[in-house]
Order: sequence, then C-alpha cells, then structure tokens
Amino acid sequence: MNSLCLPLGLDADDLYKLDELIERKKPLQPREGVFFSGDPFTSIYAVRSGSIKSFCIDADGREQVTGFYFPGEIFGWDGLADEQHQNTAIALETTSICEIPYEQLDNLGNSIPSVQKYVIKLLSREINADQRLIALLAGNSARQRLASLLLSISDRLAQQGLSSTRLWLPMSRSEISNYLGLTVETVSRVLSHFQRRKYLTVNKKEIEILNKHALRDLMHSAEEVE
Amino acid sequence: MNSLCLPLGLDADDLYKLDELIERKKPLQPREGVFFSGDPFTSIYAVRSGSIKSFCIDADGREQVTGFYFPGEIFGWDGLADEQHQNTAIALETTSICEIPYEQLDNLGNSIPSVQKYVIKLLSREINADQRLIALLAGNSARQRLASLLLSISDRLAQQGLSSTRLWLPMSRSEISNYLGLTVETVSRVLSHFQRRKYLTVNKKEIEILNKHALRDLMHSAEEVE
DNA sequence: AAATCGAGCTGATGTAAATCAACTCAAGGT
DNA sequence: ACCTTGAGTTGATTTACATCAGCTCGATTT
Repeated sequence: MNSLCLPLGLDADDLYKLDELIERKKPLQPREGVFFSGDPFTSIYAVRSGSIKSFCIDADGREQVTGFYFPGEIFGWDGLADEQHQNTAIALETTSICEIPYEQLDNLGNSIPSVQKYVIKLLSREINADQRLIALLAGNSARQRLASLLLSISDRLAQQGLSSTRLWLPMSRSEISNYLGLTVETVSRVLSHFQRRKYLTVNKKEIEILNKHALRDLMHSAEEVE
Repeated sequence: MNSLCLPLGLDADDLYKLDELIERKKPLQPREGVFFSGDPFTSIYAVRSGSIKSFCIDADGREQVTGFYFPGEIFGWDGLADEQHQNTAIALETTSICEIPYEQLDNLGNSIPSVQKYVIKLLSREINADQRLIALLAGNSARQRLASLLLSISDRLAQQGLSSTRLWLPMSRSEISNYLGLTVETVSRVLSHFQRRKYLTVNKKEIEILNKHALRDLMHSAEEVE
C-alpha cells in the first residue's frame, strides 16, 4: 500500500487487509466533484496528489469554504454524523485520491481495534484544526489570517517533503478570501503589503516566502511596526 | 444509569458495564475548573446540570472561548489527538458533571463495537458544530452572530425539555463577545437593538425571545429592514 | 449609609475592512 | 488579429465594528 493513503502503525498482515479495501480512483479533473452536499455518506478520501476544497452552502445560499486538503490529508468526515454529506468537495487542480469505503473500514475496525482508534485520532485532529480556525477567525486581523493560512500550507507541504518556501496556491483569491472571512480585495491588498515588506514575493498563484519569521511574529503580536 | 450521561442504544447488559465506569463527580462551584490546558487527557465529561465553558490561550496570551456546553452535552474531546488537553474547561455556575474515563471507555469499545461507533458519531457531530461556527464567524454580521447563538442555546435547552423562549445566559457578556469574535460593547448594543425591535427582552442574564421568526430571518437575508 | 468594585449600557470618535469603481492582463473564442 | 471574459490588482469612499470614555446599577465591604 502506498504510504500516502493511510499511515497506520499496523503489522504486515493487517496492512494487507486494509490495503485491499482502498480504491484508487482515476484522477479528477480540475473542478470535478468528489461528493456533493446531500449525498449519502459512504467513504472517506485521502489526497494522493493535487488538492481539494470543501465547502457548504448556508441557509441564505452563500458558499462557505470549510477546508483545503493537500497530499497525505484525509477529508469527508463531515458526512459521518448524519450519514449524509454536509459539504461538497471538488478538485482544485488535476488530483488523484484514494477512496476508503467507510463500512468496510468500520468492519475492519471491529477485528482490529487500532483501526478504530486511528479513525478516532484523525477525527480529533480535525476538531483541533477546526478550533484553531475558529480562534483565527474570532480574534485576528486580515494580515494575521492570511499569514496563518500561508504558514499552515507551508508546513503541510513541508510534511510531505515538498518545499516550505515556494508554494503554489491551487485555490483562487476568491476561495482564499471566503475561507478567511475576508473579501478578494483585502486578500489582494494584504498580499501586496507582504510583498512590499519583503515577507514574500507573489507571482499569480506562486508564492515565495522570504521571511517566515516576520509572518510568524505577526501572529503573536497585535502590533506591527510600520 | 441516568440517561443524561450517555444516551447509547445498548442492551441492558452492555448498559450495565458502561454504567459502572462512569463517575458522578460532586458538583462544581462557579468558576471551578474541570481540566486545564496542558493536563494529560484521561476522560471525557457529560454535563448533567449547569453549564461549562471551554477556552484556549493562544500564542499571544489572549483567551479564546471555544465552546459552551449545556446539560446532555459532552465535552473534553480536544485532548484526544495529542493525549493532552488544548483547552481549559470551567463551570459557569454550580454544575454537576459525569466523568467518563476514556481508557475504560476504549476498552469497553474493544468488546462492544457500538461504543466506539458512538464515540465516532459524537466526534463527527462536534466537527459539524465547529464547522457551523466557522461559517458563522467567516460570513456573518454581529447581529447575525448573536441571533445565531441565542437560537442555538434556545434549541439546545429545548432538546432537554426546557423552555426555548425564556433563557438564562450563564456566561458573561464578555464571554459571549469573545466566543463570537466581537467586543462587549457590540454585544450590548446588539441586544439593545433586538430589544428595541421587540425581538426579545433582556433583563441582565435573562432573555425572553418574543419573535424567534425575526431572529431566524436575520440569518437568511443579509439585509434587514430598518 | 458611604465607599468600592465590577458588569453592563450608551455616546463619541477612530479605523480596518467592505464596498464601489476602474483598470490590467492573460486565456479562449470567433 | 480582434473581441470577450474572468481573475486579479489598486484607488476612493463608506461603513460596521472597535476603541475610548463616561455613566448607572447592584453587590460587597467597611
């Protein structure tokens, strides 16, 4: 089994059983959907390459981006509580994913408790991530929010052994602004601001982080020296 | 076993085993802590009566309220991912809770798969709740945020068979404002505004909702007729 | 009962970000 | 080669909320 899919600490035999139930789907085209709001929940998904955005449509019809997912990350949990997906998930670029049918994972969990434990751990990580985002949205400025997102993407790419300073942002400015509770114009202005301050360079969707330290500082101190 | 603690669909025998591991703690005084940020994760907790707030301290030392919990609700999941609590949880008033030692719950889960399934379902509900809050913070005005919180509290009390129109808010204005990413002054002004519009009456911590429909409408339409 | 204190309310002013508007630029279509 | 379209940037203006300041009220202390 490709370690990209489910990095579990299992012995070879269990690993084999787990491997059997994972479907490697053919690559998704940009904007192609994985699941849609209202779909019955059947599976969770791991990103192998590319990227995914998930979003929901709230009562007044507006889209709200709830997450971006990169290689090695797992998405689709939102359907578990009510057996029906709350979110829609689409590919941001050409993306390949693994589908892990939940019922089979669950059955496997009945015989291998560590599988269920791993599921529980993944869920609880998602909760921690969501709570970090809540804190970000509740108490931080536009500059802090964007710095935080860029650093988060940087860290997550680094975990996959990719460059942590040269980032390709697969999502549009509009998707970033929606995720961060801002407007496109503000995202654009903040990126320009960071560029003037030589924290990074922007070239369309390509970001090079020049001063990670400055971006991190921004998170810890309300004030920024002008 | 008191159904308040863990409403599981188990047979009498399993119920008995589960009942055995639940500790009913003596009531907490107002402001008394349940667990603190950094504490090793040992248990999850169910509110029997009263109310709990949970919060974390972020990098720059500011408190960020991450949740309010009412009777019948379960809290403490935040420690599961890293075996260490991220949040601190304190009682907002005189509060009685059940402690459910997680290791024992986990052991029980090894023999009764439905217990682990239930745990997974609870976690996924928490994820859905957090994502609703993210959407609220990212895309809504002060009035919409406060309306949403009041309606949420109203619904949750109603689920426990309590009045959905007469609410006692156990938390301070400052705790509300922090949770919603606003200031105390704004919360106060929005409450006054709602009162002028006859959506509700405010008497210190006591709220009577007069026009739930108007509050709900506020959530669905960006514009409000002046 | 006077003094103290903290929670909450309200008014005046300031400001970060939204909104409105104009522009550039690259991609696709004809 | 020209037109269209949509994404992104930048500037001018507005606005919702924050900040600052003063006040009331009730609980606690002396």
